[in-house]
Parts: sequence; C-alpha cells; structure tokens
Amino acid sequence: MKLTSSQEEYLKTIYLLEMNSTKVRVTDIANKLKITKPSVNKGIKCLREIGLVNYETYGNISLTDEGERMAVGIIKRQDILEMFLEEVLEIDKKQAVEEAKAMKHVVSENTAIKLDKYITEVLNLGDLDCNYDENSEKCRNCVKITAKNRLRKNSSI
Amino acid sequence: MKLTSSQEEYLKTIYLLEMNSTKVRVTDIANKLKITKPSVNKGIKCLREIGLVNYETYGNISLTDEGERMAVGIIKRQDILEMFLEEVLEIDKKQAVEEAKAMKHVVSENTAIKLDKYITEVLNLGDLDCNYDENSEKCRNCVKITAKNRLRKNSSI
DNA sequence: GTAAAATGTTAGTGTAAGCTAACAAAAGGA
DNA sequence: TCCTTTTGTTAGCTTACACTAACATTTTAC
Repeated sequence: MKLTSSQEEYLKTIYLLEMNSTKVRVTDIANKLKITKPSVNKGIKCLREIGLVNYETYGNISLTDEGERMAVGIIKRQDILEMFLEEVLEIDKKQAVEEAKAMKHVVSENTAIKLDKYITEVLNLGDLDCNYDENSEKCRNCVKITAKNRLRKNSSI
Repeated sequence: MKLTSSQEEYLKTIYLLEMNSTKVRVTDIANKLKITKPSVNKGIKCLREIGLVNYETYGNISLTDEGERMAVGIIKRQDILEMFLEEVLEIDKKQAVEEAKAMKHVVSENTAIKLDKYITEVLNLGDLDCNYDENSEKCRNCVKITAKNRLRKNSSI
C-alpha cells in the first residue's frame, strides 16, 4: 500500500503524540503539523478507511497495528536520512531535518536499510585501530576524516 | 523560485528533448512523461507564465535561459543522487534511477554539491597508494571496499 | 447544573496536476 | 488542391489536500 507524503506525516505525528500522552486529539495533530483541524479531520478519516487509524466521531485517535508498523518505518527512514545528512555530509541541523523530512517520502525501505548500514560503517571507523596519518593527502585510511576535511576546505561553494 | 516536482520534470524533459532534435513538441513531452497532451499543454503554459519556457500557440517549445539554467541543475542533482545510490549504496540500476528521480525534487542544491564531493572522495580512493589489507576486519583502510563487502554479506536483508 | 471555552465536524472553496471528450489547426500524400 | 492524419487546444471532470466559515459537541469552571 503506497501512502502519500501527507498520510505518512499523519502517521508519524500520531505515533509521536501517542508516546507522550494517553489521548491523541485532532487539535494536537493540527498544532503539530501546523494545519487546520478540518484538514486533520478529513485526513484521519481517510486513514481510518484504509485501516491504519482507529477513531470514531468525537473520539480518540490511535494507530492500528498496521498503522503503527508503518509509522515506525517512516520515522526510522527519516532518522537515517537525517543522520546521513548531518553526520556524513555535515549539513547543518536545521536544513538536515527539513530535507530528511521530505526525502523520507521518496526513499524506499531497501535504500534506507542500505544507507543505515553504510552510515554505521563510516561512522564507526573512528574506533578501529590502524596506522592512520591525518596529514597525508595520499593516505586512504579513514575516508570519513579525509572526506570531511575536503568538504570543509570547499565549504564556501 | 520554488518549482513543483511536476514543473521540474517538464524542464528536465524539454532540456533533454532539445538536445536530440531541433523542435520540441507537446506530443514529444507527453510521450516522454507518459501523460496526456492536454496535461502538457497546461503545464507549459504555466511555465511560460513564470518565464522558464518560450512557446506560442501551435508553435515550438524551448527553454528560456533561466529555464535552461534550472534544467541543468535538476538533471545534475538527479545524476548525483543516482550515482550515490548505484555506486556507493549499490542499489540496482532500475531502482536507483526511480528513487533518484523522486529524490531530486526534495534535495537542495547545497546538499547535492556536498553529496557530489563526498562521492568523489569515496569513489576515488581506489587509486590511492597505501598499505591496504582487504582481509582484516580491523583495518580501516579504504572504507569503500570494507563497506561494500559488508553490504554484500548482509544483502539478504 | 449550566454557561463559556475548547474541541470536533460539515460544507464548500481553491490549487496543482492529472484525465477524457470534442474540437481546431497544421502537415503530408494522392 | 483537398482530404486524411497528426498534432494542439479547450472545456470540464477528478483527486488529494490544504483552507475558511459556520455549526455541533464535549469539557471545564464556577
């Protein structure tokens, strides 16, 4: 089942709100997403129709098991992307969050998993033991550090 | 000026068609994008209004200087993303193309530039000279190769 | 327990971008 | 030339998703 960006945002938001409080209401979602209550109302009705959200008129909103499963996937995708943008490409926090938020809607589960593994590889290298020489241009030890240095050098672009 | 995904696709398509033939017509764009001619008609009218496309009723379609500048940026972003997905994450060609196509609409110029530099770093490491040991798990020489190996090992996931 | 405040819903509007049906113009061949 | 085919346009429909205005329900405070 392929969801729209907006539907994914709803699921994500409901999941995060559910973690912090017992009840999730239309107003909470509207505030979080900075959209109006009627928009949320329509949105969750639609999600209910496809079996991702439990809710009845004037009642509480919650995710179904399937909805929760999808929400977790969406949030994980966003986290991975944010991590990559921030930690590997060294994009500033604010922009990284913004872009990761948009990117998660177009990146597949498969790609997210591969990216996750890749990040783990690159970021964990700092702990490994080898004859690393930070000053040599010809040394390919620890690509993370050399790549980062070059990015910094060219950061004016 | 912030364009929609669809507008970016039009610009990209017109640019690529312009390279291959003297005239770009509504039908060519419709075929390429697999949408109908009336949709294209409406789309290019809109792009004309914002000064990115030259065209008059029953005439040829071409990009303005500004439109071309943007098209080049869009295509470059897609290429960079495709390269990253294919060469660094080793996602298969078909899926890489598909995802890069969607991702380019949400990735900023800045991020694309940083990604480009990063790819260059990682992919060029093979040429450098160092005491690389492919078999040692503890060696952090050439992250590209060790990362790739691990991705392969876990490719069933 | 009831009135005010907060919250939720319905109805209808707008925009982007696709679609079909129907018509108009241009191009090409006999 | 003129008739057919190709190409382009217009009008109007649909869907997704936001919006406002107006109304309904629930909660809260006294």
